[in-house]
Amino acid sequence: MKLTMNDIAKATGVSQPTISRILNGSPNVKAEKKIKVLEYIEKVGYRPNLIAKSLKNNSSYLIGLCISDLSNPYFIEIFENLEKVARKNNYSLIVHNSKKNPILEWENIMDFVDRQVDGIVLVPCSNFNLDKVVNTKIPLVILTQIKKGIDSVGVSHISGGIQAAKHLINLGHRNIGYIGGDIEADDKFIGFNMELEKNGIEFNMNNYLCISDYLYTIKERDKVIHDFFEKNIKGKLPSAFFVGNDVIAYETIKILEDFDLKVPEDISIVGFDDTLIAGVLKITSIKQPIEDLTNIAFEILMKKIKTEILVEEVEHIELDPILLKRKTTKKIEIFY
Amino acid sequence: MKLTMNDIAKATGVSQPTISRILNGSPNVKAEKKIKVLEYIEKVGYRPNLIAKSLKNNSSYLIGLCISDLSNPYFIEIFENLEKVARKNNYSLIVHNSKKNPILEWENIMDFVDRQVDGIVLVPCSNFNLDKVVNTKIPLVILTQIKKGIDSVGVSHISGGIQAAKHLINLGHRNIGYIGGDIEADDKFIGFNMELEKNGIEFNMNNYLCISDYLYTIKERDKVIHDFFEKNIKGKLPSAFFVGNDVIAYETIKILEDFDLKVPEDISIVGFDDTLIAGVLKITSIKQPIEDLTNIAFEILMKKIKTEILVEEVEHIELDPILLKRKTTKKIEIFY
DNA sequence: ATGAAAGCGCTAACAA
DNA sequence: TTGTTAGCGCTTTCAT
Repeated sequence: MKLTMNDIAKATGVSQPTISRILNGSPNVKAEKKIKVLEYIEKVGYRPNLIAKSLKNNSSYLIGLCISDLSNPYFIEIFENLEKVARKNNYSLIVHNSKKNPILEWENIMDFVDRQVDGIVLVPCSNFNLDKVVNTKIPLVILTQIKKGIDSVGVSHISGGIQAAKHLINLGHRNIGYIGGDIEADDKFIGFNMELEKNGIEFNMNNYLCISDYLYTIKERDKVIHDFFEKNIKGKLPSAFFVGNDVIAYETIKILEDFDLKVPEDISIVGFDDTLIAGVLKITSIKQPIEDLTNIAFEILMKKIKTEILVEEVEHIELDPILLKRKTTKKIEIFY
Repeated sequence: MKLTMNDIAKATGVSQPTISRILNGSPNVKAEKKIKVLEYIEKVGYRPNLIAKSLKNNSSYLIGLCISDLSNPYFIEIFENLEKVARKNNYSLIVHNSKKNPILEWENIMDFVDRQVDGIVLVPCSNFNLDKVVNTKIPLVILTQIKKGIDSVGVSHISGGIQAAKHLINLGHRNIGYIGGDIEADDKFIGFNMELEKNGIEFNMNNYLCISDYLYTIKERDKVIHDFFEKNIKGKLPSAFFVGNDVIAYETIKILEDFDLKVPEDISIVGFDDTLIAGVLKITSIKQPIEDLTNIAFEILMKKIKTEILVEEVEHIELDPILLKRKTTKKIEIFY
């Protein structure tokens, strides 16, 4: 059977609490005993039961991580970094996948509650469950999106949009399209359009393609993008596009090839997220500083876990993304 | 503070074990009491403490998943499927990343031990820790690789190699190169070469590029691939390549472009793994049946967890992969 | 410096 | 059908 502190105590002729003291580095243990016990523990390979420890200490050393979309490599990188910093701090991650499904998401959060996780990280969170999660009173951080009244760490999409526009304008582009989320709500577009206006350029709504998150499969997206260009190919196609994320940016590039349009020779493309795919495919993209993002999120979480008294002050950290110039954008001559 | 069974007991005037009975669906509870208690629990939102339950039951309802390479989308899909089937069975996953580093891997496994996980899934496992993991006596399954003496679920790389060769030979290719792991140890190559020989084709070692797993960064790999083609471009380049995984397949395609070689017009490429990237990039690839793989792995794990007596019989499940014809392979005319 | 005793929140054996 | 009691493996008083 599995060894317990009691077994070690009996075998070494010491009381069980003393074993606990030794393992937890209490200063009040005779060195001689300590050495003897530690040697024995080493020899038999005893390992303390973290479940029992958790119960007693009222702390599971577990962080619940709920990811809304595993096919987004950007979220995987977040997971990777979070796991790293968590481990460094003796925490482990219970990871769930919500598939952007609020019901599933809530089940995941309930699992976190049941398992007494010390903190929760949501990447990101649907608005349906926001209030309910806060109500669990478990230290919580939302990652990649800023949510009112909740500690959140994200990236300024407005700044990203501005940088994309600036870059393309600097390269001489004046007629620039946008492929991404709902224009009204999408900060990427808002920043992008702000910069356009600042330069006296009016955005042409014909050059906007709305790719909603609900268009899930690659096939569906391909069709929508294809139809968009088919419709617009006869008119005056923009010389550049700002695309809401790298995957769709790639799909766009591929579909443009079907129309014998080359990137960047004929059309420039700026992506968003700078996931691995952008690196591999050499797509000019807006990079989210993932490591900073996760480190800060973890820091906030730790602060909340460690502080007995609940701090009411909400942290909203918004980092600036960085434009990475690669091979899908190109200077153009302006023909007046 | 957090509610406990005791609180519920006091509030409803029932003994605490009866609350436990009700929650665990014991038949011996008066319906009236049951309803009253359940209503109260619903009202106050009480949730049983899984940590306490775990301690008492000697079962954490936790599976430890250790992934060796998170940048491999194929492994992410495994995680996704495993999480799904685990949740369906009331298990959650503690996920760690070993980065193919045996020391890190062992730390991860120790964390699983400390946390009393009910089972461990390794995707896959370095040979360094294999014996030690088995020694923990925790139910264990290795995924994506068959290991001697240990329950493992994987795919027949030999069959994959055969299928790749068959497909290319059927398309008329006779001079076929191989880019992948060490030829001596790589079943993909062995199957591939078997099929070649069966068709009277001798593999030309000049057309072999060894991309070891240790060549980690994209940049390093790019250089090696580039040099390979630079060296071989003058000679008689094969009309097709079988490439050990999709990511490297893509990189190869990209680098061939640098030499003005088009896929599949000039050179056909068959990848391996059929990860998302192959789908997006329309690479002909050997698909691993991920869902079957994970389901079977979980089943084996459950069987081992449920069976009190340790079954000595080792399961080695090897599924056949499936060739998916896409856009990177093409029939060629044979010039005699 | 160390042991005895209590208790974290549950489940299970036993009695009633 | 239900309550009493004990105990899972730890940590933490409280004595000594």
